[in-house]
Amino acid sequence: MQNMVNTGSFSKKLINWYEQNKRDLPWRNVSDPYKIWLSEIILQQTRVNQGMPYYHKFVELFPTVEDLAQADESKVLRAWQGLGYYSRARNLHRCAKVIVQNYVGMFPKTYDELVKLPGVGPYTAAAIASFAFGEATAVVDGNVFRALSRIFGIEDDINSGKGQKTFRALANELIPANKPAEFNQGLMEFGSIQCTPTNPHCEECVFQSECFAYKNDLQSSLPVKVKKVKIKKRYFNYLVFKKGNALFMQERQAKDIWKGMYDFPLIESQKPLSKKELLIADELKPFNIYSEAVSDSHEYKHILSHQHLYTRFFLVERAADNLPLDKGRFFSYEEILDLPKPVLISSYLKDYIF
DNA sequence: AAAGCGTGGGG
DNA sequence: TCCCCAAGCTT
Repeated sequence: MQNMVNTGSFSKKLINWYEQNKRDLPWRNVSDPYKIWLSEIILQQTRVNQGMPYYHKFVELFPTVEDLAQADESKVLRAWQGLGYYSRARNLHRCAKVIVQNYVGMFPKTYDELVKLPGVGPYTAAAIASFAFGEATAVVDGNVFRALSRIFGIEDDINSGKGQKTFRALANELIPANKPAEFNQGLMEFGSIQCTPTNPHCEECVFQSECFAYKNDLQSSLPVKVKKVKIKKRYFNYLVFKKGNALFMQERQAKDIWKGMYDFPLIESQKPLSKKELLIADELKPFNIYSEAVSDSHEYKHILSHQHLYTRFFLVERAADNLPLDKGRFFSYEEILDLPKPVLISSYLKDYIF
């Protein structure tokens, strides 16, 4: 495989392309491992434009790893609100505590140590080790899969363990010992803005002459990924108990979506329920709700990567003082603004409450 | 090892 | 509208 392109010339060509085409991003040209780590966690499965404002917000709210470690988890989640994959924020916070408590506030310098940290997997460990400490370990992310699979004609499934090993081995063959950071940044940047998923810019590509995909017109079928996410439909019926200017909210704790975020008491059903149908549901009996005190929202369709949530909110204005619920409490509107909430909940609040 | 975990943007 | 995706990690 490596015979198709000389490894030394590949990295030189790539780094040369990178120096001429790189974007000016705020987490480049910083040497603080904390900021590099922060940017890498934010950018997991996230576009640069979407992550950018969060990076600035986190640097401002938590200038050092100590500041982050000392914060309440809910404050961290609140800052992360809207970015999705909230386990990243919980692990970010856990990791900050580990760095402060076990590493006297200094990030470890090697891939092998970094990869043990919560929320830091093979990609992020390689990124920090190379960007912050100059270690020659190759990053392998979605951009790298795409660029290498096309140029070298690798048809392994990138979602399989075997495929990941193949790509990691190749990238580690190609990475030069003297400029590991530039190589890693360059390969990702190349995949991101040159060798794009659709309509790659092959006519002006420095690897055109040796690119397997270009020669065989296989850009659209590389990289190979087998997995298909099956979409699950779920029907959410939220009970929004209102007492003055306060709503009953609770933290999601189940092993499910939005763990750690706040929402309302939820009745999930197998089909969408009208107000009439909801009121006769068994789960509602303990609440002793009067029909005329309930107003229902329109149906929200909230799209997650793997679930479609068909959701209706039922505002209950005359809630009993003692709700038969073991978690949660009434929060004033002011408090609610500060709670970490899924986008769906924020949308409802904006549409019907605030 | 495969499934689960968000959100918003683009073709 | 629908599908694919975007600098992955955890269990």
